[in-house]
Amino acid sequence: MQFKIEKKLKNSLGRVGVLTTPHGEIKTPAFVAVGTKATVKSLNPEQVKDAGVQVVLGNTYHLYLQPGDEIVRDAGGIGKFMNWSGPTMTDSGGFQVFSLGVAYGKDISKIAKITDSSLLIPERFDDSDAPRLAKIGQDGVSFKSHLDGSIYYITPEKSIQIQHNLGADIIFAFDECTSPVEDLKYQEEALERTHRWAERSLKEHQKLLDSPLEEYPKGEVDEFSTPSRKRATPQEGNFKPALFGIVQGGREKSLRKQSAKIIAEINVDGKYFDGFGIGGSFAKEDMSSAVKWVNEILPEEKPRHLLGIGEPEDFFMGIENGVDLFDCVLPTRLGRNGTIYTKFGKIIITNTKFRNDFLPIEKDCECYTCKNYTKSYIAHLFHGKEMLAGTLASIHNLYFITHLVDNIRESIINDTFYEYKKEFLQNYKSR
RNA sequence: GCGUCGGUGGUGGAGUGGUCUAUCACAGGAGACUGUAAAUCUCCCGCCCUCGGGCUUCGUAGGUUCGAAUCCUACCCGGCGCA
Repeated sequence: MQFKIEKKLKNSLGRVGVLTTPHGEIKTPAFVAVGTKATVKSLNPEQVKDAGVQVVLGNTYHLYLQPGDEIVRDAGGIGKFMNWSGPTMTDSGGFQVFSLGVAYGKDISKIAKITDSSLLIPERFDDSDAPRLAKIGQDGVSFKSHLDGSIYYITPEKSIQIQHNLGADIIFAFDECTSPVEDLKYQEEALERTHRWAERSLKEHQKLLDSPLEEYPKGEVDEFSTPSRKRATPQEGNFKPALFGIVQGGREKSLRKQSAKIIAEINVDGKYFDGFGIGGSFAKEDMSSAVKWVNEILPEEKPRHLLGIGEPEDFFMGIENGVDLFDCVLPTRLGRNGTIYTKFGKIIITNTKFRNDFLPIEKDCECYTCKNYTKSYIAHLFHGKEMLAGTLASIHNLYFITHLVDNIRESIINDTFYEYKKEFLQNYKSR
């Protein structure tokens, strides 16, 4: 993997670049489509590509449970398995530590509302008895499968082994995404754990890269790993995934900066992370400062991925503050649930007023959905619970988001970033 | 015509003397969703409302009762059976 910065946004951390992977180039900043279970929900790869997507992100936890990382490996890696010829990434399962752990069954998610009363509780209330599917252990996390209840223990080493089997171009260190509900003491404790796990992830990664391609080093697999005969089969040989470390630290400036420094400096025999993820569950108001603190410290020449973000306004914020990659479930999840992006804000297509609206979602949008279907028809598909509804809405939403990020990229190249930002946000928030 | 069963909110269908504006589902309305436990979830869904409550409802009209969607009578409507 190689990253080249082509242009910088003046007086900011922003930049335009090209990330070269074994499966092609990614022009950054870029939006990464989420394909958790080796599919971008409701879309085939051709539709994903036509929506402007350059790279797809799968998930370690989900693919480990189903169909199993060895099957993906034997299929030729995640890209070949899902018939996606472009670049791929896999997330480490660190987010599931959060979403299936403290956030399980609760109204806590990636973005916390500042009005959450829980955030005002000063001390960490003990709810360790609350039902959850992920529990943090000594050196890893035990997961209770949401599919069948079976128990799995995932360590940083295990996550990396799985990801090598999944065979994406870019993989992530195993981390702990913390809840903003946690107090400072817990954030510190979790951060230290994430740093330890980062080092172990990198170490395992290097070990796998250095080991003979055909089999795992005998006797050195940990008790939780599945010893296998061969490594991920690269689609075109020369399989060398890049590993990104993940910065955490909650909403604390000191922790964020400390984390950025430590993650940037972690190395195993002089080998560092190839890029960085910025993780965590934020209050929206805290996000830009957190990103800025971190990116001021991370080495400029390596790519940075803001994990799980975001909404249209988040891209301007992130890119201005030095983020190169974003991924988010929103375009596809919102699409499937009937919410559609437009440059004048989101609309809920099932609303009564669209039942007889015979215009496309956006008259000047070049996506397949807008070129061929009316709001009335899409509303009809949703009301009728037809599968095509989620597909058409996802196509538009993905197109909208990828092109928004592309436009921001162009605006940096053309030195019109701030004008474009102002114009877009004015329209987007006008409704 | 006689007999019989039944008529409940937009629909289907519970309820068969008080806890009934009436379970539940569907339809309808609005909203949420940020490294996907998610084609999911939440709320509303008689009228009025100062959101605490007020008022009117279970084919229609009477009646019994402290109290009726629930019991009685008549009528109207529908299904079925017999003429």
